[in-house]
Amino acid sequence: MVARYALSDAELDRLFRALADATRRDIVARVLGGEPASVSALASRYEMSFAAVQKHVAVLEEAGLVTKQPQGREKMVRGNPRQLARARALLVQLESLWTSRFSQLDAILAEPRPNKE
Amino acid sequence: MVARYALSDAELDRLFRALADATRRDIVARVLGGEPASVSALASRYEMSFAAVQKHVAVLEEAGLVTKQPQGREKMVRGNPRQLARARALLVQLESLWTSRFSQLDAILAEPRPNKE
DNA sequence: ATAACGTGCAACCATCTGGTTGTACGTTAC
DNA sequence: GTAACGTACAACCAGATGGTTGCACGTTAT
Repeated sequence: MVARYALSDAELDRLFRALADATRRDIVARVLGGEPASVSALASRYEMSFAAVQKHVAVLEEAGLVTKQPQGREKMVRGNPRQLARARALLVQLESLWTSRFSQLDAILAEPRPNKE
Repeated sequence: MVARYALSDAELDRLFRALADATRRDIVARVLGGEPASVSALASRYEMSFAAVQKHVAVLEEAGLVTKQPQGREKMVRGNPRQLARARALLVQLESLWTSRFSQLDAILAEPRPNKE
């Protein structure tokens, strides 16, 4: 069971786009590694306005990398490792194109020379 | 030997940004999976101008995902799986934050209940 | 030599992005 | 009830992005 959840092009765009910002990667790391944090608690950590952090969280949420759930007057942000795994799956898939290319070449040449890196 | 090649924030930005476009992901897949291809050969595959594809290749090259080398009057584009592996490494690293959080929690609770997914 | 090909680059354009400030509104604390 | 807090959202701005066309220039083919 390799969790073959194919994401659409648009979803992948959003996913990688969301990861293409240091602040957002930091937020993901924070909410994955620690307790879920409120948006304002996150905002206090960065040298930018609350609204800016709020936008970053929104981008992460749209990409499915975090979820928000209301708790009293705050919204707790928690990480979603599943979506991270999907991004990783795509990279592994791309890498496999490369490796399979070699195994194919090896098969054609039929020369059992152990290709040591 | 886990190839600990730490990329800077800016490099990671470029890397994930480059992957956040369907055309570029397709180009990467093409040059990783098949023969190296010239820029114009790539361009002929997409419904956009040559210059647009050229720009995409430039973005991929700046991100280190592909390399170009002159061959006669064309430039052959080939994939660089190493950089892809670096992107994957970061995702794995982020995911490990999540899992380590649980192992830590398990350690604190000291309740050996096998957490089956 | 000249034409055709492959590439690079600049200028231009519409849209998106990442930041700001300000305002509004529900929730909690006093 | 009122003040403070946490969030949402709109308007605005500078700069990046993704596309276009046009032109220049080196290489290959005829």
